[in-house]
Amino acid sequence: MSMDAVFRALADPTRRQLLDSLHHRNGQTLNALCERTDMTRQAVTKHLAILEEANLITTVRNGREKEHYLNPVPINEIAERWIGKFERGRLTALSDLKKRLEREEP
Amino acid sequence: MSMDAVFRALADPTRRQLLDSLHHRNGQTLNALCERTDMTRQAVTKHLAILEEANLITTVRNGREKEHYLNPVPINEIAERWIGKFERGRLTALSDLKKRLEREEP
DNA sequence: TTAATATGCAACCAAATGGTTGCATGTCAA
DNA sequence: TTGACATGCAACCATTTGGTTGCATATTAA
Repeated sequence: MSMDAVFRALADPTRRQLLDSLHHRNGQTLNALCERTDMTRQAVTKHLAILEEANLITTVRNGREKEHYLNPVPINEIAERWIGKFERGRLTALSDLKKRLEREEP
Repeated sequence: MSMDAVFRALADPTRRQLLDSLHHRNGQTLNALCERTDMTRQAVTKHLAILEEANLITTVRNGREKEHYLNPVPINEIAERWIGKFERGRLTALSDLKKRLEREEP
């Protein structure tokens, strides 16, 4: 559950699209997720493994099928612990930059 | 200002550390940023270029120095447009999973 | 003017990444 | 039981990535 794994998992557009797909319909199987993409099943498997390692999805084995469920907790943690910090500094950072630019171009 | 560039820029721990450093002290020069790391100046230059392309930092040339300023706007956009979507679904997703698990293990 | 300083550019390299193909395993249904 | 279906595993490949070294350019200060 390292934050780095979450960031790296989110870096790939295909993986974000997989999360989107699960957000649209939770609990999809591997084959169902493959139908919404143009790559091979094995490629999707690898992406899902990375998402699962980052704890962004949880899987439930159901017979010969494997269902994939979104886990929004890591995204929430990033939002709170990391993004919040930069959002808080937003106004001051912008005003700093403005002041600096004004000083540079008098 | 594509969202993909922002996600990819945030994927690297060194680049997040650079953002942290700028969050701690805004407007640092390349050399100042280099002092807080163990890699070469050229490596840091590359990371800064990626951050700048993602619009996460803005630079101001000041003589022979170049100052780097945090731009929290893209992070804020990701938080609002992308993360918010998944946070909203948090409770329902978790309850979905719980129901599913209960069904699987009666 | 000259030397030191701050940054820029380009070639190069090893390792990670995203993808493929081929085959194996396990489960359901006829 | 047997065939079809869903997933798993492993080897392999091209490209991207993160890093280096070496040299070039521009600005400040003595």
